[in-house]
Amino acid sequence: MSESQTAPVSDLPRAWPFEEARKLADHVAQRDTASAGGDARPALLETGYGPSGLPHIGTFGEVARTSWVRQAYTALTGRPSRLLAFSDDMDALRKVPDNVPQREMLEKFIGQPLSRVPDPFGTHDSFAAHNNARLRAFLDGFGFEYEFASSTDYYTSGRFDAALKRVLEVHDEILAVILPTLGPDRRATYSPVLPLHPRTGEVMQVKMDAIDPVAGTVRWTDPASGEVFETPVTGGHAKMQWKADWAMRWYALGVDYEMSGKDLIDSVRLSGRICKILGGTAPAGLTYELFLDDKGQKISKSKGNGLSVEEWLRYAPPESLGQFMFNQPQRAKRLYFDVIPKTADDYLAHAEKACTQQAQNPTGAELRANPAWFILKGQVGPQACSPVPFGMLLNLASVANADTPEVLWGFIRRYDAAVSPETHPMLACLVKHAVAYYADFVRPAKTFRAPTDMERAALADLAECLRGYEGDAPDAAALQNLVFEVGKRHGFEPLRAWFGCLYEVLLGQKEGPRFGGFVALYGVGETIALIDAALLRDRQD
RNA sequence: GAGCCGGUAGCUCAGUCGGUAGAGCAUUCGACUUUUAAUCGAAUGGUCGAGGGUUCGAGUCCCUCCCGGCUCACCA
Repeated sequence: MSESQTAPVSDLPRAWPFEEARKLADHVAQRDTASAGGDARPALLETGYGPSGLPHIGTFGEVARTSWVRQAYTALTGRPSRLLAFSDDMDALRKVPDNVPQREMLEKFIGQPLSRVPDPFGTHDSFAAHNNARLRAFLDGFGFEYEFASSTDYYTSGRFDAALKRVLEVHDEILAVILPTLGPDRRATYSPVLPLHPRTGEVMQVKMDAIDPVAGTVRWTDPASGEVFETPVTGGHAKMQWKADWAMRWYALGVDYEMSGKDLIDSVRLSGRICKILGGTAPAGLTYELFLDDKGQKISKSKGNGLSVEEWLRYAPPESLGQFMFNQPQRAKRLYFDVIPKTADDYLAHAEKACTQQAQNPTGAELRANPAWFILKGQVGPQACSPVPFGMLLNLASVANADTPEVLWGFIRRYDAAVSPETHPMLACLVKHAVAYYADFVRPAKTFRAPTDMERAALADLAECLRGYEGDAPDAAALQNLVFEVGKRHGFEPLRAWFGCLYEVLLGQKEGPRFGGFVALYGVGETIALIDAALLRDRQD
């Protein structure tokens, strides 16, 4: 019944999400046939999130990639599926993050479940609720389709109760699997079940004195007081420790697919074994590589190296970030500012091609192997394309010293009068980003030469002439003549040296646009300010 | 110690079912021009880390090795 036996391999689009969708389809088929009465639940894909911090670029990557597997699964099988974004908000607060207010208040709640820690921002019922809301807003901003799940809700509502009792039944087997992987000191206190302290609410990391699978309780001793407690594992009175928690969740919910970073390879293996002990089947999944910063170091939230989602989106549209995540998930990639332009143009090339492929065969393998088909969630079309590549816009911004989108648009219109922000929304978006990228990365790297005495006099003269010009409607040809006249008047020989001076002193580059046209678009007053600043800057040196 | 990934042009990288090695940038030359420029054309540049195997044919598949990077082994 497996699709892999019926569908010819050559029809499978050659894109990694389809390879993954195949694995997922096989997994679903297997659990359906393995179950006595059949198991026709929708395919369940899960992504995990730890709400001790804010969502970051890795969170985006995992949800985006999982969504693409889901999209491929739908295209491949036509069968229903769900994507569960699971927040482990019952996890204990281990240390106070350094980017939040009220840190001394939070200090008192170390060891408490995140869902019981007050919100330091004061906007939600708990710290976890705050971060969960941030996660949802973040995911919604990208238009992801998902169901949100709170670990605390699942535990307290009893949705995990049956699975938790099952854990007690096979408790010793689970221990036997986990203990050999731990160091001797950790082994002494390890328990897969973590009861919550009935009075303090703290997540207790102590050895269990006794397990009662029939009553569904554990007995343990409070190391602080010596007091002995008998705690039910059900109803949110206890939670599971990390790897066992993952396994229990896979088992309880019947997760069919979950991807994870390569740092979790051992955890996936171990959780899979525990899941099997419980009587379930570990989900299918993909191990992705981690991102590196500009120096090839692993990106971590605490170090703050690499690049945040916000930073990327300042310099390029979200589709380009999707393109980055789509490319070779199993390969380590540098995630830094300088990859943005190339990635953006990669996306644009794919989006362009997708339009053609859509027209030729809207359900063909070629279109479905196109990254843009995934990134655009199947909504391929000219609105997602741009007639001008991003790299060209950056060049243009640099040449024209474009510090506002309007300047850039002036040049673009001269290039093609039919193009406007209204007719080409993607281009409008790219223009804004190109200006930002230029301002932050290109312009600071420019070197502005100091003018010679002769040039200084000519520049002052030009500024004076422009002041006289102010008020009139800017005319490129008249301004060009004016610039030309000033150059001749000051005896530049050849005259091209005068223009070279303008570019090197005012724009910090060897070449530039036709200067009259530049002044008309850039603004007469703005150009005067540019000259004044250059003369002043030189005087201070 | 265990595991993952990589090594292709000066740089960053792509290379689909095994079929004459590609792109961008950089460099050089040319076209366009009141001076310059978004652009276009061309040239230069490779022992595909090394060795062996399979094959009519290997950057691509298999094995061994070398080099580099990362991850895990405390927590999640």
